[in-house]
Amino acid sequence: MELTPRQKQILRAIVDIYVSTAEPVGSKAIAALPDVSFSSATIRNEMAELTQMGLLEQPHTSAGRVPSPAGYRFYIDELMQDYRLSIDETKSLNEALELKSQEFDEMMSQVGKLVSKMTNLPAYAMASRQGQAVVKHFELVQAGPGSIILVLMLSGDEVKNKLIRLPVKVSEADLKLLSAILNTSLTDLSGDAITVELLEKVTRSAGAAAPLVPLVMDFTQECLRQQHGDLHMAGQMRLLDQPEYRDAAKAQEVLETLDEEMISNLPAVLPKDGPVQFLVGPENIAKELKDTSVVMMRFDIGDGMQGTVGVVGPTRMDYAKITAKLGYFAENLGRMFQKSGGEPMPPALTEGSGQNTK
Amino acid sequence: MELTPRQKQILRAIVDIYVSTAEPVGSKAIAALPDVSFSSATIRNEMAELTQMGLLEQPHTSAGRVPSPAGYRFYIDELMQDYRLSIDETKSLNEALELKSQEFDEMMSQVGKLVSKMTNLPAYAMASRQGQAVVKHFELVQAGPGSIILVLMLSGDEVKNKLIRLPVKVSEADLKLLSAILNTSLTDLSGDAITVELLEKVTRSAGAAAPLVPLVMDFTQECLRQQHGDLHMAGQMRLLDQPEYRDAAKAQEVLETLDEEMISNLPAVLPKDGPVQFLVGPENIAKELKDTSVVMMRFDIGDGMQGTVGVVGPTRMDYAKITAKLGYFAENLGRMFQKSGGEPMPPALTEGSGQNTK
DNA sequence: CTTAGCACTCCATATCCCTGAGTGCTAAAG
DNA sequence: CTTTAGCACTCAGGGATATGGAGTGCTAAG
Repeated sequence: MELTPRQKQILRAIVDIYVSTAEPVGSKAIAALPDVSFSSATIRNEMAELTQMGLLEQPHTSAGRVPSPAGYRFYIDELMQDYRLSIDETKSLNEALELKSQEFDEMMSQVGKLVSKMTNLPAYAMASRQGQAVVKHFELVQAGPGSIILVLMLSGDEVKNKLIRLPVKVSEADLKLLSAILNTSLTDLSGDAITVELLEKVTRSAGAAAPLVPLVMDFTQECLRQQHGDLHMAGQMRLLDQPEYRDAAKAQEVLETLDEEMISNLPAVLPKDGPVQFLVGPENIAKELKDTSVVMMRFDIGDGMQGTVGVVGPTRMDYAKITAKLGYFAENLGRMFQKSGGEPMPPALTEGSGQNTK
Repeated sequence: MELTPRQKQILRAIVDIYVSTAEPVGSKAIAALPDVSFSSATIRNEMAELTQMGLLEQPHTSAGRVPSPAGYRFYIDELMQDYRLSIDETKSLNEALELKSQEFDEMMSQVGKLVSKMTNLPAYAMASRQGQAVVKHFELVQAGPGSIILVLMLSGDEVKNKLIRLPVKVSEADLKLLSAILNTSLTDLSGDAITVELLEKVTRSAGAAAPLVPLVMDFTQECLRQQHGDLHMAGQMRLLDQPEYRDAAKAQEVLETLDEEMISNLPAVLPKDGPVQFLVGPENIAKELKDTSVVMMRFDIGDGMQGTVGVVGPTRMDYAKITAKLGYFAENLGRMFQKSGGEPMPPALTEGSGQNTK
């Protein structure tokens, strides 16, 4: 798609104006801009052409123009200029960036809230493992007469635990033995590397504790498999601030879809090429989100983990500003996690976290 | 407040009708009810009286009547009849009651979602300890060159963990020693019972690991202190289904207040007298919630833990039905937790859960 | 004490009109 | 050939005005 410089200028102006006013943009409004030196008639001609090309749309004949999804896409890919955060903005971002919690999962959830607050849009945060996790250490602790707690320490200082009911009577000594065997044979192995043969060998040498092996390993494999932590969504109701969602029914549809689709589909659309990714309107999988856009950005947590934060809003969102803010977060979040951890701490993927269940 | 039987009948009818129609109720509508044998004029007289008493309100002169907050309160306290869940309702409740997760925190969050879905209103779930928690077992595990992971097993099979940076070099043997000392001296003690003198004694005998003691105990005390788990809120946008919140601005105000106030104030208003508690409109602390009601119900998790589920909606909510549904949940949730745990598992209060930080 | 009847109130809805912003096209000017 | 001024036309949105209907309170009769 080839645009003349003037057409680009006009398209950019329309997006910029529309983004902040939410009103269709007329030719006059553009002609009035300081760095526009041609008349509204000329602009009308150009706008007609841009409409022809599918970059603009017209709500109705006598209204101004609005960017089409393709228009936004073009804007994002080629026209968007780096937004410079103002001093004020930077300041409040910095203030917000003090994470209060010390617990990883909670921190992620705070990140979601924070991003939502700073963008005034619904936002989410999620952690993912970057590579394969391995068990660093197994620990079996007697919890009560008929139960033990299995504690797994994974690479990246992740800790998972689970309460296990003993199917048979197992002595303290047997537990010690099993513990030792697990730690010698099965640490530092990825889930796939733990083969059936290996497990058989372990089971054979486990003696009286043998019935425990499958219970332990089921949980272990589950922990190793889990690539993504919980998705922490926040500030959904901020969507209602947007004029396009002043109608509660509309907002509700979108929010409901978010709740359902997002959570399941999100890992599939995580930014791949670059650190940032845009899903503009109809580029979303769910048709209910055809007027909704998502901007997501990766950030580094360290220790083989990465995070993703994202913002959800109407197609008419300020991509430049949002991107700038997310970028700022991405740059600084890593440090935050670092700071409160002394060194980067691994994330969410909490399995038996805090509680043990089944 | 003394009402004649007829007045009670009328008040109940008004609440019942208004709850389901959201339209002011006129005298005719009541006269048309099958078990009403007096005329609309009589009803008008009674309504005038009830209005006098502050139990009813009139949106404007030529409209029907609407229950006042006091009217709802009276209804709840004296008029409400047990709502019998229909077969269909019971069936879908049962289907929903299959909790999928095995992780405690996640289960609580699922409970919130579930209750929200079944009532079609925003809902929350929270776990609380019933008594004082104590440490059952301390475990110190080497995590890396300069760090260890502290694992606490608390009463109720709660497990917490935290990564600790070592301020000094500590040998494996020293760790073992400290571990042994902690387990002999500080287990089965409530937070208050762990006195300064006791700690001094422990520190003195800890040898090279002495600098670790405060780090360990800070975290321990924090875990012991925590009485309430995370508040899991869900389905906020379902509030938009209610006609009184068709205006997005109004809905937003309420949802925002919920997010802020709720979370901090909720523990203070947990049901005390009975298992169920109603906060009707202005009975809420926050003035933004003056047209919003909350119904909350306690349920049993076992193991010294209890849960609370609550539902948020307009004052005009179907208290009878909601109460019935919550009651059904309360009855069955305990069993659910049991079932998936083999025996009740302790809750949320995740501190170092899954991840270690700080 | 209850009820039929009636005058009155007032919200909700529909209708109409009108204004103003914006367009596309044409024709003249550069 | 491109730009611009001018003009007729379109249409959404807002305000004013009617109209219908539901509901009330009061009075007077049963």
